[in-house]
Amino acid sequence: MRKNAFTLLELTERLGNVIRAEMRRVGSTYRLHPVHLQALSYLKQANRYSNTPQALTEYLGLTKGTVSQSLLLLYRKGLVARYVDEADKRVVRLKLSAAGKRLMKDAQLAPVWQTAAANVSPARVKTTVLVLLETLRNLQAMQNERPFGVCNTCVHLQRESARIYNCGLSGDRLAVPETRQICRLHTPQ
Amino acid sequence: MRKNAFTLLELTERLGNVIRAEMRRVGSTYRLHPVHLQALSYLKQANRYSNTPQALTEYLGLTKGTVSQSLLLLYRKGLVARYVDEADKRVVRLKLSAAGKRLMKDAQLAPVWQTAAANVSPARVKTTVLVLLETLRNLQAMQNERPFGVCNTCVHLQRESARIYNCGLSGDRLAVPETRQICRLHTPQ
DNA sequence: GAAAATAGGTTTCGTGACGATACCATATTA
DNA sequence: TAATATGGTATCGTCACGAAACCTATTTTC
Repeated sequence: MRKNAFTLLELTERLGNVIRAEMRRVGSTYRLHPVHLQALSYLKQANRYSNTPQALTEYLGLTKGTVSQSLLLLYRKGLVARYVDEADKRVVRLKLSAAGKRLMKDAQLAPVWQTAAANVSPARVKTTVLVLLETLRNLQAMQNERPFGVCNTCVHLQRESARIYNCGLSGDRLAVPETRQICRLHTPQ
Repeated sequence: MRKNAFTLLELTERLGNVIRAEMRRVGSTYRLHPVHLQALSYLKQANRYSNTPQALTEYLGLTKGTVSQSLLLLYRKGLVARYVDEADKRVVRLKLSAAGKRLMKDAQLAPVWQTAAANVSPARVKTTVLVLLETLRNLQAMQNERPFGVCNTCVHLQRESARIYNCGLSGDRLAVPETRQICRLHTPQ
């Protein structure tokens, strides 16, 4: 298995490079770096417990000072809105602005990727997704990183009724669309 | 398939981030950035047609000026040796120095990765590798990038006898170890 | 309930990646 | 022999990135 595991690492590295190169290409139109696109993409999906500089810092695996700078840039470009949390005034809440949302619609990477994977059978794609997911979760656990997933697949999500969900951790009620967002407190089932 | 293809992209992105974070951690010991480790890793494997700044530039998907600077840094740190090609004096040939080879042995990422993928069945890993490889090849073809593979899997490799191989493209004879190296002229079978 | 500790963010500083452009030397073509 | 192409380097401006200092709001401690 040594051989295969090594190839898996190399392939992911290689694909990561190709994705970064593509991000650079797409981002250059807006004078944005790959990390900026990743930040915008994250903020687009982050739920109410996860729309802060701190959460983004954990997600990207960088230091808070670095992320603070990148967020400042995105703010100056009018792509991100920021406001102080009422309950805890140390906390900053982040949101995509209208311009930010528009940019995320225009600067999609997904189409290229879909074309590339178009001829692979659904069953094989599914296997691939599961293997990568398991590897990712293991890596994150080994490095004490948060897994970052959607509420849908979280142990803390409780279904009250057809359209009413609860987060068992915070005790908050969640709307249906919220259960599809990314949470930094995610705990896989 | 849209859903799955999207998840595949996200997972690869995410894994790419984790790998980069790990590279940053490993590299910080030597004051090296992820891109430096990637360059060293590439040079360790590159064959005689591919051990040049130009090839590395294509491999990393960056501009030649940028790569030239990174190579200068690696040279100054004594990790890379460089000499002018005799046949074509414009060309620079690159090689890991003894210190460079030593560093690559110490700064392995593979062990962590192997642990993470340890519990996945060989068959599933194989499927994953094949799917990722196909996706990578398609992406590269779509963006007119070179595939960069080992001679073993190249259409140009001809087997003369048990231990004698030929590259049909250059006409050169290849030693057995060379057939396991990475080539920028690689054409998948 | 004041002092100490902690936590979320920002600021500042130094290094160097990165793209763009200009530039240089060697090869190739006209 | 001149024009052009090719592999690499040098230079410049922007800004990612980590480290460390700093600020403010909250929590803990005694």
